[in-house]
Amino acid sequence: MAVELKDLTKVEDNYSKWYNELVVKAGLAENSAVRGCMVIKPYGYAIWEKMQRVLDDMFKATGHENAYFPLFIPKSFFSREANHVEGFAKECAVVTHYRLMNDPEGKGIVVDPEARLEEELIVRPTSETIIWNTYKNWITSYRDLPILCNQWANVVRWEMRTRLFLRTAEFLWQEGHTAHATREEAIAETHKMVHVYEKFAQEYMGVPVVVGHKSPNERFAGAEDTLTIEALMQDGKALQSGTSHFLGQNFAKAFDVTYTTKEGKQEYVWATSWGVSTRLMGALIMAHSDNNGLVLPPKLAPIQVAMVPIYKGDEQLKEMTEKLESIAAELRAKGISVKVDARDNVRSGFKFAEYELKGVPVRLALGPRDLQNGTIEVARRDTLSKEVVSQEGIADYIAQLLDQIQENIYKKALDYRNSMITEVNTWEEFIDVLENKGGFISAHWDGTPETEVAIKEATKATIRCIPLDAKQEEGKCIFTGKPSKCRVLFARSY
RNA sequence: CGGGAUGUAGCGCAGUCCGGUUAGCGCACCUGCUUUGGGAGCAGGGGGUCCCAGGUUCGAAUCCUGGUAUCCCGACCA
Repeated sequence: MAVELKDLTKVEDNYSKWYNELVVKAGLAENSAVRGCMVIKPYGYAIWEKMQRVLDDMFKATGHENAYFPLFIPKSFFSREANHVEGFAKECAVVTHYRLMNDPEGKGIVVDPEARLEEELIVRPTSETIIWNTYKNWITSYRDLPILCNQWANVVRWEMRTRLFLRTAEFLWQEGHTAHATREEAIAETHKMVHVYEKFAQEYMGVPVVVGHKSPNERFAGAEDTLTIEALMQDGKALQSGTSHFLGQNFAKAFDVTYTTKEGKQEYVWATSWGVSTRLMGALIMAHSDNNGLVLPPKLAPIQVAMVPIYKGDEQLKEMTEKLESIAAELRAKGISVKVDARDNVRSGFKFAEYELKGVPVRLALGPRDLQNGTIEVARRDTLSKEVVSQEGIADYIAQLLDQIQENIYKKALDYRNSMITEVNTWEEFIDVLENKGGFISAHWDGTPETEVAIKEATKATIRCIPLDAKQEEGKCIFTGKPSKCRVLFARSY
């Protein structure tokens, strides 16, 4: 396997090509034979599974339960909420038939024209409609509320242009759908969940994010407010990494979901939905990777420690492997996931390169010299540094090191991200930063959709969010000069 | 859906302009020997509907027509 990654510094203007190559070569995923869809390979899926497990625990800890709803949505459900249809209509896969037959002209298999569905089914691009159609039956009284459900599922959006993990036609995600008695409670839920995402991104993925409101233009189709976590990739482009929507009573009204209050009155239910997807994998990869490959945070790495024996001949291989296995057992006892790589068909240098490509946080190498001295070589993926340490107390040492690496990866990303938030006050500065530096641009905006559209048309930059902790100050819109009360974050994005 | 490009071995490509033995190279794969503290070397070997369908020709990967798929740039979007 001659895995040669192109030099990142030389492909700055084509970061996405580099990214694509990395995803494929590190064995995470590849394009499939089906248009716009991807195959997630075992190594990539193992990372996703870790993410799932952590998120699922966080959802449960905040009172949510998992459920599952149908993949197919009758077209009529879909069209009940006007903004929702408008937002998704252009990217839906539609099932029109339910049977195939042999081609009468002998040209293989064709769709049986007799088997046309009375009503077409939409492959869910998101599940609000089918879920609210179901919730209608679940909710009659204030005693039935709140409903706090989450679904792990796949969804399909027929995007014109796709990109591994970032925008595939089919993707895996979780979508939370909650129903509440009051507006305040629903809004509180929206905020609670965006902070769950924030915590996950920062503490587990090691990816710093800005939490804020979407501008009306960027809002979810059918939402009254959308909260987002926005991450910054190493090429200076932003990535929307998770969203939490306050849906108001839009879906309750569209599906006629009401409940009886304590006082005996009929009221519409208040709704939220929130989701993160396999796009987080893209964020993870683009936030940390370097020219040697992936850099995975220990908390999400499928293999946290890779062990490589250095040896000559079968005799030594056996000796080294035995020693490594005993060290591995100590590490596993501490809950560390370890792989002892005793393959004798590739050389150790090859293994080193391979584990670097795959982003394994710590690599241990043990050779005859170490065996004699009671030492072992410890290599860190994040800093690419190596040191020889005593085998004594190695398990504690590694456990600590993993924590340090987790922290260091986050800190590095945070320092970079912070250095890439630039305040500007004039249109000239805005253009200059956008063209020459990238990243987030903190600027005043007059608050109108028209201005945002005009800026987007002129520069491809959009408002990524109005940060929750946005600086409140009087200023003038960089584009129109009209008064503004706070700064918002602009960026070019994926 | 507009503009551009590309389909040749598992992957990456040359050959196509200017038709001509048995379609070639690198990596990967298989066998053997030697190597082994950072991606091994040598020798031998296996693997191809040259995207598909027509057409031109004594002869097509190469020329013509029509399809189709993928990628890039836009528009769209998480």
